Amino acid sequence: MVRRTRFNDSDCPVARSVDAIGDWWSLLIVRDAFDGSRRFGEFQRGLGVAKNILAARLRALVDGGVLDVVPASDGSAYNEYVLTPKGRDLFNVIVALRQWGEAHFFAPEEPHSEIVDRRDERPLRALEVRSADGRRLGPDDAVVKKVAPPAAAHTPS
Amino acid sequence: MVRRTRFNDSDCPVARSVDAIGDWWSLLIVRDAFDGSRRFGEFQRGLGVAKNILAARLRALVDGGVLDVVPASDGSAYNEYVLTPKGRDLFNVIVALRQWGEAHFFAPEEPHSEIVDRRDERPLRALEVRSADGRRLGPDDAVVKKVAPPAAAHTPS
DNA sequence: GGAGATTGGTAGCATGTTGCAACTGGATGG
DNA sequence: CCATCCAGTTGCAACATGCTACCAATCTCC
Repeated sequence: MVRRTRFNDSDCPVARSVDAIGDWWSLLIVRDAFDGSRRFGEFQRGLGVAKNILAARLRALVDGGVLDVVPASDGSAYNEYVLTPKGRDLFNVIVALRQWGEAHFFAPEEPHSEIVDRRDERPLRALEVRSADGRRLGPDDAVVKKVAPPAAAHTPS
Repeated sequence: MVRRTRFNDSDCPVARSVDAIGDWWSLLIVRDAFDGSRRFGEFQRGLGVAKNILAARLRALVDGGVLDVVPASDGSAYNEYVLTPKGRDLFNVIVALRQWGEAHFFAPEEPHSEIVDRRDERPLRALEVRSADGRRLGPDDAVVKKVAPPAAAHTPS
């Protein structure tokens, strides 16, 4: 079930990320986890997904190290699913998707959920791609470079 | 084919984004578009995807306003697919996914492609979520708030 | 300007995945 | 202990995916 390399260019980090997340439901599970969901039923109600699908995705996310199963939290004998540090690192991805959606899929007066600073309830600043020395970069200012293993034992010549 | 609201919580921008992109192939198409691919054959070779799948995804991305079909560029009578401004706004999403993949799916000496500043070829700074006044925010510092239409004509009381 | 390669698809078909609904079985509560 | 909820699993039908073959238009080259 852990299908390796669904995509052929698996040396691209984007492809690996995409492969690790699995599918969009999984990403929405992660979104709900950021939003406080922990229990199977919470995810199920929040997403409206079929239970077998949810169970499979949760298992995949646990296998992939994005979620952890912890035994309890409120005294009951059930399990909870919590984000691992790796899963918490998806925060940027979720925020980026959220900001893209907010910018392009909602009329100004349309109701929508919004992510805000917990402290002052103001909306977040838009994410910015920056160079190592802090300049803002747009899509044309960055290129993808192949990085070879720096000093590893590759195939002998 | 333009299935509306695959997910039930379509007032969440993340869900709408996810729905608009369609599937992971589409995101990799966008990635390759950022990387300079423009022609059908380029995408096909770059991704190794079946042609019918690619054709369907390109059509969906064009319908969704992420790509545009422009008649030519090198004199030939074929088409090219270029990112719209909306598509270019996915840059943050791609970079976020790429950085997550780089951070978690590669051994230090493993070869991988890397996104670098075009000017000095140095790797980019990690994306940072910031509040309106510039504080760095982690997953626990942000909450999702429902935003109602500010002064719209809602259902009369 | 015709032969053959290239580009950009479509069509058919096998297989895999999704998702609904029904079922299970342990916890919980009264 | 009986009813109910929680957390899944199982069966099955429908749909989507992806491979291969095919096809038409375009380009290349002589």
